[in-house]
Amino acid sequence: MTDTKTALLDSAERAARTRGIDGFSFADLSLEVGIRKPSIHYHFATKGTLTLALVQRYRIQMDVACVDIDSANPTGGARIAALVAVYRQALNGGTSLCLCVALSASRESLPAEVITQIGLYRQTMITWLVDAFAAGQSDGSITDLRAPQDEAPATLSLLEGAQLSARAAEDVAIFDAATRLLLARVS
Amino acid sequence: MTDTKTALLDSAERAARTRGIDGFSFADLSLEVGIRKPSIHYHFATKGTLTLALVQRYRIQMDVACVDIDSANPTGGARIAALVAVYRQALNGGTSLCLCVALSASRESLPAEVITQIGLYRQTMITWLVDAFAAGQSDGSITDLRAPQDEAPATLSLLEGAQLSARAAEDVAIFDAATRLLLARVS
DNA sequence: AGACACCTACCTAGTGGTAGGTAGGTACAA
DNA sequence: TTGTACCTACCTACCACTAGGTAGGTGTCT
Repeated sequence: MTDTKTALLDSAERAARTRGIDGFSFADLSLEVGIRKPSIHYHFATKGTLTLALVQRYRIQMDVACVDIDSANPTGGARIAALVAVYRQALNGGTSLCLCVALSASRESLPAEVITQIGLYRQTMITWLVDAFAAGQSDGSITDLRAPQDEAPATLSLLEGAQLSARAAEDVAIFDAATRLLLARVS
Repeated sequence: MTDTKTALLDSAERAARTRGIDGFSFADLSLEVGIRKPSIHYHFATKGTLTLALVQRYRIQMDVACVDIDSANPTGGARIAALVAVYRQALNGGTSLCLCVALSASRESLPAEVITQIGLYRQTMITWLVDAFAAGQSDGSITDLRAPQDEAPATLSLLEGAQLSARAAEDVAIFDAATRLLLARVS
C-alpha cells in the first residue's frame, strides 16, 4: 500500500470518527493529504469504497489490539479493564469516537457491504468479550458475574453508549462515570 | 403553533432519527410536508434553529414520558423496566434512534445551543434514573444494586449503546440481548 | 511501452439559504 | 361599509457554494 493511500485512510478515519460519515467530504481529505479531490478517486473509486476500506482496516486494528490485550493480561478481569481503556483512549479526550460508533447513526448513508462489516466488527467484539468473561469466571477475577453470553452484549453497548455521550459533551469524565461499576467488578 | 410548523418538526424528527442531522435536507422536508424549500425558512430561519426546536420538543416529550412512567409504576424496578421499553420503542423496529443518540455522533455539525440541550437531556435522564434506582433500593424491586449515582450513568449508556448497535443492524434483538441482564434485575 | 500517481477542466445534483413578492385574513378607524 | 395597515404563510427566482464524481491528460519511473 502506498503512502498516499494510507494518508487518505488516516485522514478519512480521523474525519469520520470526529464528524461522522456525512460530516466530511473528499475536499477535506484533499486539503489534509495535499492531493486534488478527483485524484482521491484514483485510490478509492467512491466514498463508499473508502468507507469500506476504513472499516476493514479498523477491524484489523481492533483484532490486533485484542491479541495484545490477551498476551499482556493473564486474567479475564484484566482483559476487560484493558478493553475499557482502549475504548476510553479512542475518545481522544472527547474529540472522537471509535469508527463503528461514529458510522452507526448514519447507517442509511452507507453501502450494504459497510453495514455488514460493522456487524462483523460487533460480533467479533462480543465473541472476544464472551471469552474474557468466561476466563474471569474461571480465574475469579470478575465479581458478580452472570452468563458470559449475557454480559458481553451488555458490556459492548455500555462502552459504545458511554463513548457516545462523552463525545457529545466532549468530556471523558462522562465515560468514566458510566464505566465505573464495570471497572469496580474487574481486576 | 401552526399545523405546518408541527408537520415540519415531525418530518424533521423522523428524518434526523433515521438518517442523522447531516443525512437529510430541507428538500426532504419540503417533499414530505408539501411546501417549497425556502418557505421552511419562514418557520425556522436556519437548520440549526430547526434542530434546536427538535431537541427542546424531544426533551419535553421525554419529561412527559417519565412522569407517565412514575404514575403508572409504583416501584423503582418497574420504572426502569418501563424506561427500557421506551428506549426499545424509540427504535421503531430498528429503523430509528432516539433523537439525542441520532445527533451525538455528528455533534460537530450542531450549534452550541443544541449541544447544550443534548447535555441537559442526558442530565435529566440520569437524575430520573438515580431517583428510580434509589426508589428500587427502598422498595426492594431491584437486585444487586450498587450506588444509584453509579447505576444511573451506566444504565443510560447501556440503553443508548444498545439502541445504536440495534439501529446499525436494524435488529431489535440486539437491543434485547444487551438489556437482558438489566431487565433480569428489575421487577 | 506500461504502470502508477497525479493533474486540470468540467459535470450534475444538491445544499442552505436570500430577496422580493402575492394572497388571504384580521383588526381598526373613519 | 370601506380602506388601510398589518400579519401569516406561502410563492418564484435566484444565489454562492459544495458534494461526489467523469473525462482526458501529463510526468516519472522501470
